Amino acid sequence: MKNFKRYLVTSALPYANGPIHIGHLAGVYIPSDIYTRYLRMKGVDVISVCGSDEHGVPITLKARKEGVSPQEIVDRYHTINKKAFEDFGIAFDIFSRTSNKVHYETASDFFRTLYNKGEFIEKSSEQYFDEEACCFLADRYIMGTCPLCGNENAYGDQCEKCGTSLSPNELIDPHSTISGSKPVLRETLHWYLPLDKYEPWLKKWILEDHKEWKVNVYGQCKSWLDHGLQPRAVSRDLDWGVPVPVEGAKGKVLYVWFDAPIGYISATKELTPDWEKYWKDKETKMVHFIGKDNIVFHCIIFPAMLNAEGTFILPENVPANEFLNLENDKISTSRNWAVWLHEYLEDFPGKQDVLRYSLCANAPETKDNDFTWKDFQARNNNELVAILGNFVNRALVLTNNYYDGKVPARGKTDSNDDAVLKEIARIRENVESSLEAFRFREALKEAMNLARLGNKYLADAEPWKVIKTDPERVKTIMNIALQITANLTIVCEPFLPFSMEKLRGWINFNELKWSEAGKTDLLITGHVINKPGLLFEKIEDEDITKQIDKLLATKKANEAEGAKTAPGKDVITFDDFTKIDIRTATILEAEKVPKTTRLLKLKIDTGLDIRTIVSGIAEYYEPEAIIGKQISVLANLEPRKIKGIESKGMILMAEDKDGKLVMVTPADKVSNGSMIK
RNA sequence: UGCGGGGUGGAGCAGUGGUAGCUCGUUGGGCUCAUAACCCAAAGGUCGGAGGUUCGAAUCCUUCCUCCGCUACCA
Repeated sequence: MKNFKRYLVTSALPYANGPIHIGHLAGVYIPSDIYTRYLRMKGVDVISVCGSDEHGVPITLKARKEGVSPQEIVDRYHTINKKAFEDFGIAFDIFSRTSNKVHYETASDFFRTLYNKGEFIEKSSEQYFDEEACCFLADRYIMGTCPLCGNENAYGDQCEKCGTSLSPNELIDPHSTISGSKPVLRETLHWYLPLDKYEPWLKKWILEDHKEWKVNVYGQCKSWLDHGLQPRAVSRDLDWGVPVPVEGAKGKVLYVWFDAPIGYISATKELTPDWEKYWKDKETKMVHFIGKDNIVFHCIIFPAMLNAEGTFILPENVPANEFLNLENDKISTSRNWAVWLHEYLEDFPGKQDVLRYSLCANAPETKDNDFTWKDFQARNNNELVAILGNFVNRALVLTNNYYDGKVPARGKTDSNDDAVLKEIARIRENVESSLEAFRFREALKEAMNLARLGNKYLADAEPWKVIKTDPERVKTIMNIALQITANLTIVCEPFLPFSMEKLRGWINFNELKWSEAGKTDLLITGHVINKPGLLFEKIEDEDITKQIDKLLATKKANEAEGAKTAPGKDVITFDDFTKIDIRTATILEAEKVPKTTRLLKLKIDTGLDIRTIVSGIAEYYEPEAIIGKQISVLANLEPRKIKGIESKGMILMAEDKDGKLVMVTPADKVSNGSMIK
């Protein structure tokens, strides 16, 4: 393995439209913090950079909704998150932000360099524009009625009800989610990064030179590369962000994914005038800690940008984690389904390490994992308290009782003693190799094994019995137990920094060097220790119940929100109504549209004609069961092609609160083509 | 839809061809220095389903089911 002179650790920039939650922590910030603390203890040159990602449309929307400026929104969350990280012991060397001056300059420079080198393609295209809000609309911000299933809340890119992907011009009655007005097409100019140009280079760099990356990361990259890369726009029409620094680019800003990773560079710049050695020296090892949603940006797009610029180094590894669920449900900022860090810190003061521990022990390293409060409690009570806290307490209490707090001399050791002493060194190596491979769960387990070893050693050696028959022997036993304790303060430090600081205070030991770990003479004979307190305390059921109740309340509130009857629509004239041709029809044939889950192809008799309609109802109706059924049809709806089939009209369905679709059938049989009015 | 990653005893995970393992929980026993903590032992799994390759499959192949993510101006 190559030896690096220094390390640059980056952690995904949290988006400043909400507070930090446990998903962020387990996926990104705890692993990066453990890694950084470990490297610092090794005495290597390492810096850890992070900051708020403060641009992009969602922030402008949130600002508009609250009637404040985007700056106010990002100021709010930047402040909350910066403080929460600090209080939680995530030890960034700098937590910067992308709305500051250094970043504007850095990002502009970066863009200009690529621009001057001719790395961009300039292209104009037609996009939807919201005339009321005066901005262009991403597909996601256009809503309308799905031509397929009639869902009125279909997005411009996809209908989430029937799962079909759409383009905005397919929507019936499209409107902007920002102002509600009808969007119009308008010509706009943008700059594109031709990713396809870097494809051969990326293929070699990732697929050949970085086979050691985690399978989820490597797999995702391979998939993208195998499909072929396309040029990607790097600018947007928006008034919030870093302005595109070229002539004639008024009203255009750098698109956030271009802007945000440069934030790592500007944060480093802000931290040290020496920033270039971290970014441009081949002997620096750069590691990006991110969540799985960010893989392509950090493995393909950002490296392509760096490569195009030409003077920067590339990441050596991108240890992306999967996602953490909360009590069996996806964590969601908008649904308030999360454990927020700033709230946890208030609810569980002084218990940073408990959350650090349970999130690391259950980190979603290879697949999505679930966080439950019961598990959190069990990890604390059965592991931190019972194994680690208890061992430390036993060792220190016995030493205080027998030797008045002075470390006794180690005499002749027996074979069991020797085995234990040897094991201490082995555990250090295990922790180390796991950390180097970004296997943090495993590393933590190994560190805890040292406390397990201590408990077993005491149980086997039984000093409380031996003291009555062979007091000399007990000195050796306790000496060894104390060496284990001292070792714990080192190997557990990256994971449990608050508790280990306490413990170091109790044993008057401050050698925080990784190189000391594994040694069996860390505490010399006669060294004085203090009276210990409790390293961890039990968490009672009521504390857990309180948290679970909080989540249940959220769930209830969300359900109430979802169960609301859709609001009434604007008044229309009778004329408007007469334009609509709704009539009864009978289903003659029904079959599933191949390779879809929700679509049925129906042949119906409308009285006027026999026609084909594609409808997104396959989840609720079996094809065989509905043949012969009488239904209501919107007959004069403009025809549309769906999955290559021309669909003429729409089957009317009543949508229940839970999204279930039910056919609207006449109470008595009527002839086909009867008008519904 | 396509692609990527998952589906292993009650829970969380490891294990990529050769007798199915770890942590927690459960049950029984031991110990009493310790926050009823600790130590020992046991029970508990046809490794998502089906088919195949092999002397032998959790591990390789085919297929299906299922969860999560991405699918390119949703950060």
